[in-house]
Amino acid sequence: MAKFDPSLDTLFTALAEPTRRDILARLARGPASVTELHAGHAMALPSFLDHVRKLEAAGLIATRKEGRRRICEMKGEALTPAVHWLEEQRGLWQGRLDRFDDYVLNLMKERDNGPRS
Amino acid sequence: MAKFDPSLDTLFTALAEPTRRDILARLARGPASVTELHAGHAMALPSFLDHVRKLEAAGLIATRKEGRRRICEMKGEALTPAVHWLEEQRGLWQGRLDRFDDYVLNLMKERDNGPRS
DNA sequence: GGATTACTTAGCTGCATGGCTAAGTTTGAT
DNA sequence: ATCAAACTTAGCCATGCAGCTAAGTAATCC
Repeated sequence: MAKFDPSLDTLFTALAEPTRRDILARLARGPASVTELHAGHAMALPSFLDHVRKLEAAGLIATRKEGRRRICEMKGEALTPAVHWLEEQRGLWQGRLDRFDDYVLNLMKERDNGPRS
Repeated sequence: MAKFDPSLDTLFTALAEPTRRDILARLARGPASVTELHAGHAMALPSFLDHVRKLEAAGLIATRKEGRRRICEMKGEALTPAVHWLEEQRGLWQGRLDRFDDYVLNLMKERDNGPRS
């Protein structure tokens, strides 16, 4: 369905950088050009552009050329595989804890009731 | 409150590796020793251990020595900062889309009603 | 048309990461 | 006491990543 879907590797790697997370956080509020995004970052523009490119490669943003400016905007859907994976692991983990709770609860009930036979 | 809380950098970096995600997914089902975790991974044990160590450094797992074995278990809470960050960005992004919807809806209503004055 | 803006390309550097082998060390089994 | 299992340490290597400067190109502005 999606044109391409970058791996969790690519996704998490893209999110592992403060600069890139900043960019994303800014774009969550709305589109911006590269120079606008760059403002406030103490970093040479080419280095900064690399980060933008990596976000694009990860499918987290899309960019288009408008005159001499490159406009970037966020693709929020791209986050879902990451969220899903996280929720899944958390679910399994919680499930285990709950089952452990049940187990302990049963032990306690057994003790209160005393041995039956 | 937490003993230490690793940065989002550390967290997302730890999640950016398939081997490490595998380990985590396995541990979500319950504790295991290093050798148990290692089984099925075509990789030398020392290399594998490095991954375990990185997960531990990220606070995603805890390990303790039991005799000659090292037992690992998942610390599911450690995932929450990552989940929170993701949800926050998604929220902002969705919010923007919704406001845009409202805007379009208003335009349409204006058109249907016709200009008032 | 010439200057300025906004990237873009190219090429370099230092350091971190992910992998390996070989050689310990500690603990458990016999 | 010896042997095997389960790590653990040490040291090496190739690649990738984040940063830089310098120089180029394309669109606007004056």
